[in-house]
Amino acid sequence: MSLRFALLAVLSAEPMTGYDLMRFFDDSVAFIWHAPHTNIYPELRRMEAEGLLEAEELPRGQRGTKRLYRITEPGLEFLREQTQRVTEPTRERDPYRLQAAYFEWATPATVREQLRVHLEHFTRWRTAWEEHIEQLHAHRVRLLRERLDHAPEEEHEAIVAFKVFAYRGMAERARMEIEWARVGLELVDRLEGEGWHGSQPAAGAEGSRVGAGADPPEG
Amino acid sequence: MSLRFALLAVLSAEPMTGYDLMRFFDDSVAFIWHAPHTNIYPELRRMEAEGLLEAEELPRGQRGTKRLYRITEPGLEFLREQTQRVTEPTRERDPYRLQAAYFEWATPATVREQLRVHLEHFTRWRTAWEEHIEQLHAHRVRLLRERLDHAPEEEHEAIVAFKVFAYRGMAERARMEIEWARVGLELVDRLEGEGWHGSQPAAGAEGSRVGAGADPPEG
DNA sequence: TGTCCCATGTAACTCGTTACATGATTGT
DNA sequence: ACAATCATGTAACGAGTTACATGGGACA
Repeated sequence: MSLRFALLAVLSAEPMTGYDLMRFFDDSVAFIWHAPHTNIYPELRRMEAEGLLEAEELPRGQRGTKRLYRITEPGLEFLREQTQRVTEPTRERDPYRLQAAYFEWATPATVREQLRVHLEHFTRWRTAWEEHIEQLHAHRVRLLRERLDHAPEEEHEAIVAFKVFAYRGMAERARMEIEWARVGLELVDRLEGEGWHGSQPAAGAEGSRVGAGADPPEG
Repeated sequence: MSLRFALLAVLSAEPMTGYDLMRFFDDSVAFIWHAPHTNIYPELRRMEAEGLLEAEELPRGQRGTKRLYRITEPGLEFLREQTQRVTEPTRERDPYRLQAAYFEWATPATVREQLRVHLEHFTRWRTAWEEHIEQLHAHRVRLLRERLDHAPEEEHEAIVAFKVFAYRGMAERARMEIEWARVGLELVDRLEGEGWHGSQPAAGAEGSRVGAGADPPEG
């Protein structure tokens, strides 16, 4: 339901074509919810069939066409209903930590490289999220202005504040990931200094390190 | 691949039945990777078919049977290969922040309830993860001891350290989520004090608050 | 006899990823 | 002519959720 929610949320500010939405979700601007176009186009069709959207076929040049999607009253109803529903957090399923729990099977070089990639990824995104927060405060986000124009004055503060709150969460998450990766890099340095040599078979019996694994999602 | 990795990682310490694994991943002990039994049993069969596992059919009482799964050399190879592969972090897709970005459509009561649930969830799990870290340090985790027994002495420190590192990440993530929810609760208090009244229709034109949405995954 | 735990599955569905594909328009 | 960008899809697969289903063993 999240893609559906995200699409309707965008369209509630302004009608758009599938392509416009694709650039929102598929490109670098997918700040909170990424989705590829192959996901978006079919979902738009489904929502249209269910009456949450209506489409207007527009000409492009001589032969081309494009479809401009507009949210409907049932679509708005869906949005309100969805926002009003309290959902349980989902059970943990964390691929980064899962991999890290078994890092002793990798070489120090691989572990460093993985952590470096992690660090870079979240460093880049942290900047993006923090810049976006600035943009929100300054009302320099087009869709935000669009919304504010249609909302009563006394709601403006809440509208901006919740968006800032959400992006603040993204930025904090990034901060945590960056710190985690740094600790990991220090750990590798320390372990290597103390003689850990990664996946070099150094085991006793078979020579192929059967039991040299790690503890799993265990309690 | 993550479920496969997680299952093989557990089985690399000790042979287990599907039921044993289910309790690992389906129950409260699923600390890093949750999976229901309906996911686990078919995956075990597939891995067996692919030669990553071998199963031993054991009797249970008069008529019952159970299958004890044991990792094979190709299974170990898969684990090593997987750990040795550096993977790009995936693009963001954060349902909590997505919902929060549009909290102005909900009533203050709903927002509070959602944040309270969030807070409680991560408070509970944070405790679990931190307790698990203690258990790891004290070598009071059965599967960890199993592993250490089969690993050369000089790897023991790394094995424990990476597990602690992973669970520390889980705990830090929880800390961040708790803090985020607290900030959110304060925000609701403040906004309500200043006259935000949630989804009460207070709009100008149609009376059904068409444009009173929020900014999306935008750049 | 009943209840709880052990033990194992199938089926339908939703959600998301990757690969494959096509064609028009705009500007150089 | 060519490249970049606009614009839209299908198909196959992989991953995860929910519902449905079955039966044995241990113990009171």
